[in-house]
Amino acid sequence: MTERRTEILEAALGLFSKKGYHDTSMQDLGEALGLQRGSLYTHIRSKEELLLAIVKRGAEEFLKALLPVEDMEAPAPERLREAMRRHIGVVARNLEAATVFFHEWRFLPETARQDVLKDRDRYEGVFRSILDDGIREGTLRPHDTRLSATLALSAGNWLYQWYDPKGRLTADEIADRFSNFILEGISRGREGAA
Amino acid sequence: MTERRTEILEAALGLFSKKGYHDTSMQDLGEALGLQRGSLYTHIRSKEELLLAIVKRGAEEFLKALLPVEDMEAPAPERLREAMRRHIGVVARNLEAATVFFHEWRFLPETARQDVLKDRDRYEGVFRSILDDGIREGTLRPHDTRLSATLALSAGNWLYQWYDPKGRLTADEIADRFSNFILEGISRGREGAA
DNA sequence: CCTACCGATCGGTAGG
DNA sequence: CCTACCGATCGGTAGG
Repeated sequence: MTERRTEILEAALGLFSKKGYHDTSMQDLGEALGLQRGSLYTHIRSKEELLLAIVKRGAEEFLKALLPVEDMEAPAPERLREAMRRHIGVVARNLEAATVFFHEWRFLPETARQDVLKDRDRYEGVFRSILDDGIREGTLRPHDTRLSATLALSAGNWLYQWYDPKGRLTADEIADRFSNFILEGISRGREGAA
Repeated sequence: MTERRTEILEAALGLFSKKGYHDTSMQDLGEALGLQRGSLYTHIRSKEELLLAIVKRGAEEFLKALLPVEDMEAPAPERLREAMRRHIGVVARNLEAATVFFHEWRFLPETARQDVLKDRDRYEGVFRSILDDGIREGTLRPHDTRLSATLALSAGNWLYQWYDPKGRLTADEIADRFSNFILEGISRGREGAA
């Protein structure tokens, strides 16, 4: 990967996240880099290839951050907290990539789309296995872990729509509070107990 | 609103949600209706106007469904459950509109964008006031209601990415389970109690 | 609702 | 001969 190619990918990431993939022209991208549109093709094959590279890198970031939690030796609640921190950390540190990832993955060519879906399933699987472990070890009450995993992921994913790096809470604080809500609930009284 | 205009809006909704706003051409839209591209402009002013109409209608649907819960006389946990049912119901019954709404509202002209943001704040406010009421009346434990409202809304919003009308759970069932998780938590033991 | 067309711009490629 | 880039233009399509 040449330096120029890296620059192009970074610029494309910024434009795709701000304007959307389809409304970003190669003209826009060239202007952002001080190049003529045609000159971009020395370094890339097509506009679609750029999207593909960005989305793939996004999927890798997510998995790379989460997978270590799978092997963590700790009670499930603690592992869930750690998974939430990592997941939300990736979104918060890569808001532009998250936006492109969540909005544009559907438009990838079929094989790449399938790859993304597989990664997504793998990712959800890590969350679900943590929660299933918790039920087995007795730290979590029996419940529909498909849906609690979805709740945890929804909270983290949706962050891309509202998180402000200069906001009142850090990404870790947000992750911890979400974890608290999901683990302990917000009700007063005995309902939270088994 | 003429019948033709309604047909155009419905077709646009379908195309915008499937291909995205910017990748949908007026040619696509004409073909979907068996019209020439130029003929559409007898009924609409611009492509952007179509987006505006779709997003505005989406915002109205959401508010219309939720506002009655504001005046409901019931304990906060019950009102939260009802709010979740309604919110998730709107998303589940309008998946295409939700997709367009969440992806494309950022691209509206500034005044319309501001209107959407105001509606969104109003909407979040309803959730937050329910939760604040709960703390005041003692049914919910004191906590950061800005963030618990965000958790509830995140779960409902993200539904547009994965909900399958033919899936194993109905929208109401999903809403109830999410409500359970948020209210009671998933931990076993005493953590859920005050 | 159509045909015909506008100024401009699309993604991608040519030769040098 | 290379990498990096140019001005110009390809065939088609954009919104109007």
